[in-house]
Amino acid sequence: MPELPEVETIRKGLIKLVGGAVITDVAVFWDRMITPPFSTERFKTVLCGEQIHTIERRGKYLIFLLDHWAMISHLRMEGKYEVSESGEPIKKHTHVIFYLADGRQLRYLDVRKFGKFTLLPIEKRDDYEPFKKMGPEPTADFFKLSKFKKDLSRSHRAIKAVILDQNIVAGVGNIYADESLFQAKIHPLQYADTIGPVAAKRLHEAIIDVISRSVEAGGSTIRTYKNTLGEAGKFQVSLAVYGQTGQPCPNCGHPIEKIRVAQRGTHYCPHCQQMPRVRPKATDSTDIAYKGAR
DNA sequence: AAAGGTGTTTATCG
DNA sequence: TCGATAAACACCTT
Repeated sequence: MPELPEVETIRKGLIKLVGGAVITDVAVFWDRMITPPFSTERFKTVLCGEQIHTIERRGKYLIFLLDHWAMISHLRMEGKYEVSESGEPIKKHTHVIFYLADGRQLRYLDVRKFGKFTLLPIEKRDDYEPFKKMGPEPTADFFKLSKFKKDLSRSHRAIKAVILDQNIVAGVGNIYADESLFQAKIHPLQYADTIGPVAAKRLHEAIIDVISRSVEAGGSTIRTYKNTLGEAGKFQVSLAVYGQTGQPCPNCGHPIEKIRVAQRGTHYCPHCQQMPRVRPKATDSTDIAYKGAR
C-alpha cells in the first residue's frame, strides 16, 4: 500500500506518538514476518528494554533507532501501525504488538501479511543489503539528473518499470510512477533507452515534484491507507491519472486509459503521453532504408 | 461465483 | 546480467 509519501507520513506520526517510548515486551502472531537470521524468539528477547529514540526512513522502509538495534520495518502492500491503550480489543490482522512501558501498545496490522521486520546492530544499520543497492531519495539533494540519464540509457525496459525499480530511485511506487509519467508527458511503455535528454529532465523534475507535493499533503488514501493517527491522506484528490480510468484528462479532456505495464495496472492519457515515432539515427544507409517506410 | 485485481519485494527461471 | 514471472496472503470487484 504505502509509497514514500505515505511511509513518511507514518514515520512522522510514529515519532510523535512513540518517540522516546520504552519497549517492555513484544508479541508476534505471524512468525514469517520476522526475517532471518532472527528467529521470532530472539527478536522478542532483544527488543525488550530498548527505547525508541527516533524513527528514520529510507525509500519505503521505516528504521526504528533503539539503544542497540535498528529495527527495519517494511509495510509492503497493506501494513499499518496503530497506537492503542492496553484495554482496546485487538483487531483482526494484528500480527505484532510492542508493549510500551507507559501501558500503551504499538500494534502492527497487515491484512495480507506481506510486511517484514528485521533487526540490525545499530552500528551496522547501513549494511542492510536493500539499502546498499537502493537508489537516491527522490529529492533534488540526492537524485541527480546526470546519473538518472545514464541509468535510462542503459535500460531496455519500459520506462515505468525503471522508475518503479528501487535501485534507480527510491520510494516511487505504482501511484507516483503513473503520476510522474503523466506530468512529464511520457508514455509508460516507452523504452527507457529511447528517452532523450529533454524528456529525461522533465521526468526527473516530475518525480521530485509529485513526491514532494504528496509528502506535503500527507500521502494519498486510495482504499485503506491511514496514517498512525488514523487520518487519511489528502493527495488522492490531486491524482491526475491513477485510478481515473475513463475520467477526462485534466490537460486535454481525453479519457484516461488503463493498461498493464510491468505486471502493474497503469493509468495514462493516450493523447498527452504518446510514444515518439521511431526516428533512425541519421548516420548511414539505414537512414535511407527508413525513408518512406514511415 | 470463480477469476482476476490490489499502494511491494524477492526468488527463480530463461 | 538482465528482464519477465511467480509467490508470499486476504479481501474486493467483475
